[in-house]
Amino acid sequence: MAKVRLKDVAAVAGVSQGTASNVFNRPETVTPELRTLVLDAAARLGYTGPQPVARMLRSGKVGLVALLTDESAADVISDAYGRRLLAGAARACDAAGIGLTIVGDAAKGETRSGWSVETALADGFVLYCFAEDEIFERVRRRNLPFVGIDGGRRAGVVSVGIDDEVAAAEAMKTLTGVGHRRIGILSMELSGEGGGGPVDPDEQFSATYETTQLRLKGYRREAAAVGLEPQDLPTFQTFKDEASVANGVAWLMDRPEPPTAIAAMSDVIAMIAVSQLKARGYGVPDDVSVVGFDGVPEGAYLDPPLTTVAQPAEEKGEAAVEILLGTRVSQNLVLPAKVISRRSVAPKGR
Amino acid sequence: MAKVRLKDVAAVAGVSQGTASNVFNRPETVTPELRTLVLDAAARLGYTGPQPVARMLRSGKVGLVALLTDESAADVISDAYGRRLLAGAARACDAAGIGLTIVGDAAKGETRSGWSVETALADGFVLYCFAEDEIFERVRRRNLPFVGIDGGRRAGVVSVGIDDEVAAAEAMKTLTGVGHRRIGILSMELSGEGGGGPVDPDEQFSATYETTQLRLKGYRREAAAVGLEPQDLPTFQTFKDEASVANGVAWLMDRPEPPTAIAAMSDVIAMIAVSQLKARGYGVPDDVSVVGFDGVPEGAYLDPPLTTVAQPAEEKGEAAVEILLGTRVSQNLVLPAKVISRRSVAPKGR
DNA sequence: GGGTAATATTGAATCGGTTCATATATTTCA
DNA sequence: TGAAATATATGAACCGATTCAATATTACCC
Repeated sequence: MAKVRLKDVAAVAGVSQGTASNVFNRPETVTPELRTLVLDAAARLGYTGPQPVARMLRSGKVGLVALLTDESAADVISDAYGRRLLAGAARACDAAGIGLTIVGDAAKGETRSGWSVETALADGFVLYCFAEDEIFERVRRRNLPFVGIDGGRRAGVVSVGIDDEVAAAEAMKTLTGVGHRRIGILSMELSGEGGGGPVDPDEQFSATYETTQLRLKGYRREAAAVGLEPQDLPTFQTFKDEASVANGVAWLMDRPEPPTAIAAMSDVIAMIAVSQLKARGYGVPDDVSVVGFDGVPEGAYLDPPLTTVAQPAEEKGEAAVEILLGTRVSQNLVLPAKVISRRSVAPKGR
Repeated sequence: MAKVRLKDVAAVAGVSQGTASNVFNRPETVTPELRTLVLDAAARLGYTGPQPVARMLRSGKVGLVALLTDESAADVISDAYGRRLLAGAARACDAAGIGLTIVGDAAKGETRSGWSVETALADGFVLYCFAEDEIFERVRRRNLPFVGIDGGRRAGVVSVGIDDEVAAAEAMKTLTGVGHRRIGILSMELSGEGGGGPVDPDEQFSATYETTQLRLKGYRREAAAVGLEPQDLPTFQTFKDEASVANGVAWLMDRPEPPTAIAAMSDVIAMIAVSQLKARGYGVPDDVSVVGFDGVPEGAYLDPPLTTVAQPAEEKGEAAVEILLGTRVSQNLVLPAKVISRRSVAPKGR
C-alpha cells in the first residue's frame, strides 16, 4: 500500500488540492457536500491526515517548545527540582496546545547529536542551564525566542527566577534565629572542573554560577547580622552526587569545632547530608540542624521532615513557557520563595 | 535583516545549492576550499544552518519519539512511576541521539489540541496508556511504529512489561507468609467512570484495565494458597488521589473485622494509605502491615520504609524506545520484578 | 598520451503540504 | 432585475531544504 498524499485524495474526490487542504484546516470554508466528499475519499484511500512535518514547513511553526539543559534529559526528569520545573512547563504547554521536549547535554556542542540546540525542532527555548556565553550564542543563532530560568540578570535575556540572595538569607535565619553560631555550608557548584572541596572564604568566582554565588552571599549576609564572618562559615563545594556530599559532611564534622547546624544549598544535598549525618551517628536535629533549599516534595517525607526555603518551581517552568509564547508579558520575573519550617531544625544546645 | 536560505548562501559562495547542502551534511565530500568558501559566505550572511523542519521534510525523519499517555504530561512527570518510565525512555533517546516528547491526554481526540496523536511530530510512539481500541486505531492511522508499555498481550502489538500476575502473587505472599489472614486490597482503576468504591468479588471487568486485573488475579491466586477466597479479600477501587484512597482505608478499617494487612496495587496508593492509617491512629506495621507495588524510590524514605514489589520502570521505558528504534529486537518483552522487604510489613499479631 | 576509474560539482526533481490572488457561483438589497 | 457583496473553489507559487542522476574534473596506469 503506497503512501497516499493530499494530492491523491483531492484527485479521487475530484476537487483541487487547495480545497482538500481546507477541509482539514478550515473546514468551515468548504461546503458540507464537498467536505464529506473529500473525507470519504480520504477514508477510502486510508489517508491519515496532513503530514505534520510538511504542514509545519509551510506554516513555519512546529508546535514544540524545547527545554534546554546542561544535564541529560533523564537527569532532569529524575532530579527533584528539575522535575518540578518540567512539570510546570508541561502544564503551560498543555494549556497552549503545544508540545514539550527536552534538549539535554546542551554544552556538548561538538558532537552535534541528533537532538541539539542546532538541530532540535522547536518554536522556542526555555533555558535551564548554567549561563555560559557559548550556549547563549548558539541559542541566539537559532533565531528563536528564548527565556531563561534561574538565569540571572544577563543583559538582554528575559528570565524568571527568585531572589536567591534573599531566600538564602532567610534559610540562614532559621538557623541563627534559634541560636546556632557554628554553621557549616554545603554549597552547590561554584567553580567548574569536577573539583569540589573546601571553599576559600575570599575566593572569587566566575559569573557562570551566579545562582550559587547569590545564595552564598545571602547566607553570609544573614550570618553577618549575628556577627559571623565568612571565615566563620566553613563552606564545602559539592555536586549532586552522594560521594561529594559525604565528603563535605565528613570535612565539616571532623573539624575541631564541628558545626551544630548545616545550611545546604539544595534539598537534594540536604537529604543526602541528613542520611550521612545519621550514618555517622549524629542525631538530626538533636546534634545537628539542617536547612535545605528548594522545597521539593520529598523533603516532607524525610525523617525528620526537612526545613527548607521553598521556591515555586512549577510556577517558574510555567511562567517561562508563558512568557515564551507571549501569553504572559514580563521581563525579568521574580517569584517569591518562602521558608517552610519542619523538624530538621531545632534550637541550639538542647 | 531578511531571512537567509541555503540558496542565498550558495549564490554568494558561487556554488550550487547541492554543494552548499553537502557542506553541512557530508562535509567530507566537498573540497576544503569550497567548504571554507561556503562557510564564510554563511557566516557573512548570518546563516544559522539548515532549518530543521525543512531538512526533515525531505529526509522523512524528525528525530523525535513521542510518549503517548492518557494523563496530562505534567502528571506523568510528577507521578513517581510515570517519571521513571520517562527517565528510562529519555536515556534511550539520548543514547540514540534523538529527542523525546510527551503527548498527553491521548484520549481527548475530539479537541485535536495542537499536540495530539494526529498532529505531533514523531518517528514513533511509546504507548503508556490504557489499552483502548480507539487509541490504538488512531495511532495506527499515523502509520508510525509503536511499542506499548504495560500494554498486555494485545494481538499484533509489541509491548514491554512485567508479569503482573506473578508479581502481585509475590506481594501477597509477603503478607500471607508472615501469618496475615485478614487482608484488604486497595485496587487501581478497574472500571472507568470515576466511581471507585468496594469491588464485588464476582464482578467481571473490561479488558481495558488489564494490568489491574492481572494484579488482582495474582493477589487472589496467592491468597487461595492459604485458603482465602475472593470474598475473604475485601477490595476497594481507588484512583491516584488522596480522597479515594482515604475512602478505601476508611471502608476497610471500619469493617467488623478490619484487616491486619493491606495490599496496595501501587506505591503511590500505599503511601497515601500509610499516612491515612497513621492519621486514624493505627501503627504501621504494628497494627496493620502494608505492601505496595512498583518500587518507587520514595518508598524507601517513608516512615516506615515501604515493602513493595519493584518493577524495573526505567528499564521498561528504555527497552520500549530501543525496540521502537530497532536497536533491540524483541516481541513481547517481559522483565523481572522482585520483592523488596522493608519495614512496613511485620508478622501478624505481634 | 589515451583510456579508465575515482572524485567533485551541478541542477533539477522532490518531499507534502499551505496560502493567496483570482475566478466563479450564490445571495442580498435597492 | 441588476449590481454589489459574499461565499466557495481553483491552481500555481512557495516553504527550505535533500537527493541523485548526470556531468565535469582530476588522478592513475600502462
